[in-house]
Amino acid sequence: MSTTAPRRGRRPGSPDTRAAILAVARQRFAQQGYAATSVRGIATAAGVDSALVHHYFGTKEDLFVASLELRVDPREIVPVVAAGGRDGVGERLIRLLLSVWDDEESRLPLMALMRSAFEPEGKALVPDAFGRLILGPVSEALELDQPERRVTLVASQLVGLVALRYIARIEPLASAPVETLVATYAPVVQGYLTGPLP
Amino acid sequence: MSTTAPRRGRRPGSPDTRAAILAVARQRFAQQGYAATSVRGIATAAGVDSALVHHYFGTKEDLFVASLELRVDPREIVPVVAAGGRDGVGERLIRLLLSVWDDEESRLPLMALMRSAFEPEGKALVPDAFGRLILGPVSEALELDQPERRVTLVASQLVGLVALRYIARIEPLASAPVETLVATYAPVVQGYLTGPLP
DNA sequence: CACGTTATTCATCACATGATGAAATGTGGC
DNA sequence: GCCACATTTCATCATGTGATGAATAACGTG
Repeated sequence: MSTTAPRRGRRPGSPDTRAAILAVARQRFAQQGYAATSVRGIATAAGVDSALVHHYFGTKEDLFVASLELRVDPREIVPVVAAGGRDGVGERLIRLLLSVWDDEESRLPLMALMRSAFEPEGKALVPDAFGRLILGPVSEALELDQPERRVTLVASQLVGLVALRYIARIEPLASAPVETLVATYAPVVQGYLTGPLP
Repeated sequence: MSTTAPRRGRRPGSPDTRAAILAVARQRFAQQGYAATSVRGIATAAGVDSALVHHYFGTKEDLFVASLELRVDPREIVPVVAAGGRDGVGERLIRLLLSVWDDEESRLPLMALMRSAFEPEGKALVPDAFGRLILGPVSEALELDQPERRVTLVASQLVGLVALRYIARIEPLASAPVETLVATYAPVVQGYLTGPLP
């Protein structure tokens, strides 16, 4: 009986194995973090030998950064948030955050980034990048006073929201409709950005 | 020359090696999380063979829960926060949170808990416990409406604050004086607890 | 002082991980 | 059809992990 098991070498057809591996990697890194994700696990889930993973992506860390390729270009979204001036910037920020995190395509890399931010390795990389790439430009475009303080306050609320809604999936936050969240958080964020500071 | 290296068996004197191991374990679990912390690493840092760790604490997971032994008794602090009624409960909550997290004694176990909450294993355990042990009783004592929603909102802000100030150590949040933080966050928390909900 | 108990290390297991190099198999151009 | 090349697996290394059991040394009680 000629078994179907592919024994060795190249398989027939032209399956995009590289993309399959990358997809699995994104998933795992996002859901379990860097340390808890193993190259072998990714390989198995992708129906592939672990050596192939190394062949395509090099080291595990290389694969990680490859899986982080963001779907969101900061230079593209910052103007959208900033346009319109100080009024309503809180709402636009929240709305943008939710739309990005509610889209699976862009969520996975963000989750991986978020997770890695709290693991011992990458440390300051993520918050720093986030602050400089998004919140920094926004605050600059709006000409806020004490931008560092305001940006950090906003970040503290947004990080908490993301952590509970998307990472820990706490109810009723996880299932709350976007409009409710916007209505709830927009005033707070707006206050952090443009209100008086003690 | 009689070297000082202890070769085998029990060492002279009565050093509390068990406590030393536990201290190191608390530190490591808090700073690196469960997965990234190794029994051998703890043993080495405590100047001890790894077998001794197992001798005292059993499995690695046992050691972990042993290191979580909280310094804070919820039943003790909840009345303090709730006493005084709705007015000023936001400020009392923030003040309590900061005092607990600014004390190294109580911070380490909390950090370990927090970290484990975002690793794949413990999952819902921590937020659930936190909500039920602290925020739940508080909201009940205050007779709030829609307690789940309000409690989650508060948690989202507090988790973000803790994540940035104590875990990621983002400035200027990390070095901000307590009074400033109280003044900044108390109104928001108060609003989440007692203000109108959309 | 003898003896059981406790504290401590050594040697070792079984296993999982990341990584590499050689071999096998298909695809495409000439 | 042949040959360079890309794709895929196998076999293997070195390392690190959690864990166990036997051996040794100090302590405490009789």
